[in-house]
Amino acid sequence: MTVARSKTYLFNKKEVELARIGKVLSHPARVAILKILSQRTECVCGEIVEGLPLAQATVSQHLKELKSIGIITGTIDGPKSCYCVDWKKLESVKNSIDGFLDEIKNNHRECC
Amino acid sequence: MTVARSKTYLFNKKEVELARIGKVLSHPARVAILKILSQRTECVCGEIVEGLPLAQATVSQHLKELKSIGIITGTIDGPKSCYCVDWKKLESVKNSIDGFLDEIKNNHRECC
DNA sequence: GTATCTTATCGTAATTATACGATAAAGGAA
DNA sequence: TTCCTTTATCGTATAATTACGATAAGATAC
Repeated sequence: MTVARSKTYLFNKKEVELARIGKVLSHPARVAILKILSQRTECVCGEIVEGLPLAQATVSQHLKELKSIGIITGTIDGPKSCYCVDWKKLESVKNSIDGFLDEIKNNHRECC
Repeated sequence: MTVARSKTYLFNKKEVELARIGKVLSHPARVAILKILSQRTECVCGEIVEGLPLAQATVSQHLKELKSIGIITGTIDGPKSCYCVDWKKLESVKNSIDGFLDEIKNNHRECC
């Protein structure tokens, strides 16, 4: 009968890229993780878990999502894992979002 | 056994708000719709459907998502529906995103 | 060696999102 | 009136996300 196959491949690169960014930011835990990381010099995984109302396995999954677009990095430090914001990538993410929204805004016209 | 109940209520208002915005922008079709609307003075639903590789019912669903955060408006115009970008809301959405990212950036410090 | 600590991954359950056909509702045209 | 157009919603199938316990793997301590 009906399917629900993703049609992402039918959209252009810019739209897909922006949607990807949106998706990573689409969960409060991931937003919270970014904030926590920005407030600490020490970014040990365990501390992130402590700062969130979620199980360790769940937090680990969210960290993986954030890493998938490069907005944070994770390095192994002995038995621990140290996570940090990738400032350069964060800037480019911001530019992608702003670039799109500004492009939209430039077309501003009254309607209906 | 294990559950998967949403824990959104355990996060603060700002985090939830930003995640909500991210979610609405997290599908290429919705990004594309915003772009299409910004390029037209006529915003009739049927034209949006024509511009997308998706069925009418699916597009209608995406339009509903965009309306849910007020970033577009939909008004009935005879048998047709006219959709438009809400520029004021778009601006406030941009401010929410930028505000968060700038707050993060202000904490910039080296780590690990 | 063993024990402990830390974190990634696996397995799995529940939830939510995506997609479309079918249909309903409402307006306009004949 | 009847027919056609347009779009929202319903029903439903599939897919993806979210969440957590359990476990594995790697490092350190003993």
